[in-house]
Amino acid sequence: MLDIKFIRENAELVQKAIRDKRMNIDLKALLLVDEELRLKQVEMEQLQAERNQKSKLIAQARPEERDALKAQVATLKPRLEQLETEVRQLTEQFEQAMLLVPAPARADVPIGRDDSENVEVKTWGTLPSFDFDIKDHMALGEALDIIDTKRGVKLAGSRSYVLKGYGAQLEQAVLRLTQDHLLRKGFTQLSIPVLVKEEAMQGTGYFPSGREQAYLVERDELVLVGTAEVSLTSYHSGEILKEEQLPIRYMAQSSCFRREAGTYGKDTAGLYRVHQFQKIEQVIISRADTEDSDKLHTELLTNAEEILQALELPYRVVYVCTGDLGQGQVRKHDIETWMPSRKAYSETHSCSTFHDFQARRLKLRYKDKQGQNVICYTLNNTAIATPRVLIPLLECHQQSDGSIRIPKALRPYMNGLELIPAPRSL
RNA sequence: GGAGAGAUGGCAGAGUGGUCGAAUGCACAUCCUUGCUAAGGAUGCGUCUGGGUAACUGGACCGAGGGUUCGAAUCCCUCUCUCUCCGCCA
Repeated sequence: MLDIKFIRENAELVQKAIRDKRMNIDLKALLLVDEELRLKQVEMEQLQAERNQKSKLIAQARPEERDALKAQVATLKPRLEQLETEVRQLTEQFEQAMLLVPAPARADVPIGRDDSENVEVKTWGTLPSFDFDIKDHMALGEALDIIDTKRGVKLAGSRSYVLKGYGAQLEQAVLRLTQDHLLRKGFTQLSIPVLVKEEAMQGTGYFPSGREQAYLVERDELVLVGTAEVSLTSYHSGEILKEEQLPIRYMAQSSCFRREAGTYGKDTAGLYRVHQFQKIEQVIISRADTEDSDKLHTELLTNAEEILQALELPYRVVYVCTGDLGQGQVRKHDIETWMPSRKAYSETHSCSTFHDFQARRLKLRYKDKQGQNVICYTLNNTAIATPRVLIPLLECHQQSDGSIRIPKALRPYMNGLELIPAPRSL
């Protein structure tokens, strides 16, 4: 959420953000509501002041004078009640509209329609070349009996899967490597709820606009998170932190749930787009300082890159254009890892800077050295998401006989295993 | 699932219709005093928000929402959460 004062003073900039992010929001209507609300509020408060003042007189008055005074105050009531109702309605309208206003992107973010206009800023590693016909991760997974989508679908419907044997071990290995990496970097690990209140979804910016993407547990008014970011960023909501505490680095592993509404027919095969997956997320809560925030953004990005490097997976980093930016995101870098079967780099990580957009919604603040309460800045990035990362891992490290080489860094987490052995049938 | 108790400022804890944004203690901040392993004193110290260059000043907030009243932390209704005991389950 933006500061209404900022919106009033920078209406053109916000209008541009709406355009650049390809959103459909009536900013003028919001500003009109804001203006009317303030007018009514002033009138209401003046009446309240009068009432409060006169009510105090009643308390001091002699008993025989009281009735006359009461009658006098009572005349204020109809107008006051009317105003209170109007203010309540306008406030609700105002708040709903405010939740939809996007944060303007940083000035250097490329303007663009969608992910096709993201700008490559870096590549790492050499693309693997094979002197045999490669298999995709599904063919490999089936042959090795480590990915079972058939029974996954039987159990849980489309976009479901089961990892089995070495497949499940590989997933755990990747997660544990990542966990250790972040712990070494000074992150505090949290084990968090994945079933959360709507407030947390709204606070992090996933609601109301992304509601269709979430699984709702309606009977209990809870929501399954699509990422641990929701719980981590909301963890200190409503609190006033001390400036010395910042920045706070948190990480958590969680199951993530996404309905993938609107993606019917897209990436249906394989492990790329699934309803439930595991992810380790990094979140940083920082001071309201753009320079700090930029440094931390780089830090988050670097952590993720180091993990991919340990996994010996070629990747590139793209600077995400305005049209592919989320409502609250000020800037975002995606890391796309090379997926041989797709003959393309595909998104595996997403590193976002929010400035105070989430923190304002979450009432997440700190007291600065002057004793002022300041809204924090927040950032986050994927550290690893599986099973998606298993796609490049299996495909890039496949051998001609159908076996899979385990990258060195992963072997300690696979009980020293160097190779997922080729299936006997080959 | 059953029975009961409760929710007040960073914490503890008073307040049951008016002068209460809220006693008191602790914590914290600044200053003073004293000097030795710590004490004493003074002042300040919640959040959001409107107006004003400022001094200052209006409004709201005592778990949340609604109601009664000239006036609500205090009375009434609904909800949420916490704690204790019993039951059930992991």
